[in-house]
Amino acid sequence: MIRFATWNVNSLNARQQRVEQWLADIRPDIVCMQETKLADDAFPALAFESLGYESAHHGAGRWNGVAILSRAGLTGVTLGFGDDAAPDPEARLITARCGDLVVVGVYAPNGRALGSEHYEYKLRWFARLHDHLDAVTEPGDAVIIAGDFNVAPTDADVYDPAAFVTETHTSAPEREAITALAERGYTDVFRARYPDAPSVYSWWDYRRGDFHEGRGLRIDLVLATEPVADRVEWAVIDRNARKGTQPSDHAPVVVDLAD
DNA sequence: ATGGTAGAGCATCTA
Repeated sequence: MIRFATWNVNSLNARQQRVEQWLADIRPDIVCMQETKLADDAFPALAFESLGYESAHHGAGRWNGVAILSRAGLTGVTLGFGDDAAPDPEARLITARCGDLVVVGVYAPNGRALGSEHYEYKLRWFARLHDHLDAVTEPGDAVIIAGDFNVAPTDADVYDPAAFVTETHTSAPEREAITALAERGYTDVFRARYPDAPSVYSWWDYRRGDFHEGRGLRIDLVLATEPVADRVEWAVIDRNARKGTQPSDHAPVVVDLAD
């Protein structure tokens, strides 16, 4: 069995002790992390190595930053879109082979406001993600795209859809970026396993007591091609990791794959 | 009433 997980940690400096405790508790084999908020030379690769993980990190410090931890192999790392002619100005994408899996870790842009330049960047970023998949995968590959997509795929993934009509994360163009991945053969493995589960979220605003009031969004996704989706034995959003002192505003998504 | 909190880093920017 391979245990795969993704977690937006919202600063690894602030979260390292919690992350290490969580690794000890959950014992994932492969982890995609987002929002490390670290430069590459500040990434604690040795700390993760001492816990048995190889790692790769792509970050510029302060904001963004993505990483992959693996004790199932870690080769062929690509940082960003792998296009030197037009590098992404922000560190939001990392790709590697972990054993028989191609793992694509994503931290999609937030978008900030509908119609803003940041929103346009978000939509262009998803378009480039499709081009990236063409470049790094072949039909039939076992591929996982996982991370913080900053899009709630359907209204079932939103605590109050009406409240988001004027906000990002639920607009038709953003959702089309996810459905286009579905049309490419990528299954949302959590939703596939729990098609009717209501009020299951992965992110809650720190403000207003949103976590305790159940006001969240499901924006952290594990998308997988059929050879991976067919191996899913278990999937869960680890709400326990959102509790207690100094939590991230996101909960991890954990997926077990049969060998 | 356009609010609230957390993180980076030291004035605001980002989410």
